Amino acid sequence: MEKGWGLTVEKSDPFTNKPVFGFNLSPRLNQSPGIMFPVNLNGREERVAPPPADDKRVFLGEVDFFADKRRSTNDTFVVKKEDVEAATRDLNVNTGLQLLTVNNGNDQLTKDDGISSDIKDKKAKKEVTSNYSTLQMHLITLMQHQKNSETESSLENQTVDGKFEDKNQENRGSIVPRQFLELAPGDPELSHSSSEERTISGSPAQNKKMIGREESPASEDWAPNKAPKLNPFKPADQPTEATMRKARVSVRARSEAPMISDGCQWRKYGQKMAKGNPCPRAYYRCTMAVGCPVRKQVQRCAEDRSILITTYEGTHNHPLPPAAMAMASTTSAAASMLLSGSMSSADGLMNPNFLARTILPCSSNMATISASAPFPTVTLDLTQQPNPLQFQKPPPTTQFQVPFPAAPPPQMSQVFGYNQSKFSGLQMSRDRIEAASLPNEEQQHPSFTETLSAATAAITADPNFTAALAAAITSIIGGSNPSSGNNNTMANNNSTDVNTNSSNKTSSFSGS
DNA sequence: CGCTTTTGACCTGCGC
DNA sequence: GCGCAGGTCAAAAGCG
Ligand SMILES: [Zn+2]
Repeated sequence: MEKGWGLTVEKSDPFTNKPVFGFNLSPRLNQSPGIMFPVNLNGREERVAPPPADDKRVFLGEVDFFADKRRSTNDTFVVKKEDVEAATRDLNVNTGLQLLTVNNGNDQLTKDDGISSDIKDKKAKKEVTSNYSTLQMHLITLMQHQKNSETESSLENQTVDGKFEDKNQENRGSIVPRQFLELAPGDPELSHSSSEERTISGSPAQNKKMIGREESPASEDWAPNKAPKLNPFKPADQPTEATMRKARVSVRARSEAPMISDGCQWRKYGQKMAKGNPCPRAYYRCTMAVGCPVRKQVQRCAEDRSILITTYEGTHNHPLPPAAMAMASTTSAAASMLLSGSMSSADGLMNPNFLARTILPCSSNMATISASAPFPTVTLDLTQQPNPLQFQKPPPTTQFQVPFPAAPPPQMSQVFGYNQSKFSGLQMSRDRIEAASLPNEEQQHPSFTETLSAATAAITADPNFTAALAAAITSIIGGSNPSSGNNNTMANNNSTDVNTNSSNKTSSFSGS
């Protein structure tokens, strides 16, 4: 196996010019250009033709932190708190971005790093988001920004020689996502005891030491959404939190099948007729692990029955098969986007600035972030045909549509053998990208960034849709990018413009 | 037999 | 308080 591309982003101290902080973005081997890789679609494995060999796009996969102080043991980087803080501050100043540090159980920050202890208290916890997707998103944004304001190149490439061993990958899968749910929106101080006891069922203090991680993987009680009788989840005085509690990701896709296969196992637990839609809505719950809190709703679009709307909620508490990773990541990413510490509420996302910075000139697939919905919802619309009509003025609603940013797109790559092109491609100039020896090839844990893949994978099950999607993606990603590419290119600054699509606004889920 | 689906009852929040 | 709507429960039925 050859090597893939890797990217190291390093932040130098403006004064000393010494690198003080950085990230290693290691692409997944199977998503590296030039490598044929297997894709598992609904059980049958297929090999996807590799992109052009000269494709140097970088797939932003795993993110590892390091600092100059890193005394690399084989598998651990030690990051000094000061470094992180300084770098973060600096980046923040230069880019306006809030950089979130990560403690994900991968390049574990060790006990003496100062951070882990910091994480212990709630305040810090709020700032420390352990969600790769979020980070990645920020990073990408950052890069874009950097590129634009090509100031003192604080970004430099350097070969990645450190190994990021993925020892505890398990963690990343389960722990990470779960956390943000607890970080949730609302008001950090006076954490609501109620929620705590529900999930932790112990004194909050108890697990201080392991705050960065999930205590026991099988937290069995996925408390029902509503927090039924036993535990009045929210103290009436916090209406916002009540409503913002959970983020959702809904995927719209054309499919004749009653349900897209997303790699997970689901058990139907209910079905209702939803108002305003002749088609019933089915409720499913993930059964891949006992306590998995993830649920999804499946419903056909009222306007166009051929469109299947699948809405995910929650984060899996267990490792996922590759095919399922994507979707899980999507939801995770979405949730984190909405709930992450950096922006404590959906408002954060609604912030034009943020959006502007986040937008990437890509894809016709749009992520719709809806604030009007009862739950913060990110809608990924995969139904669009690559037609020119898609660019229209956005609806007047409180929705912003953004070309899928960081998190999601990767998926496509997984399925189609492309890298998430869009990003890398445009955001970073070649020189910033450097080949790096791939640490471990084939980490079985797809990076968190692989988001949509499940969606895609799933959707791909449907031949019809497959064709459509393939076409769409081709037009988007296709090296010779066509239509979508160009107009976006610029459009991306004002994201809110770019947008979308036809027939059905997201009405079904956003509004009433 | 173990699992999933079906389906009506039940719960909860919300607006009137 | 009442009724609606979204969501969940759980017993019974269905299935391999
Ligand atoms: Zn699950």
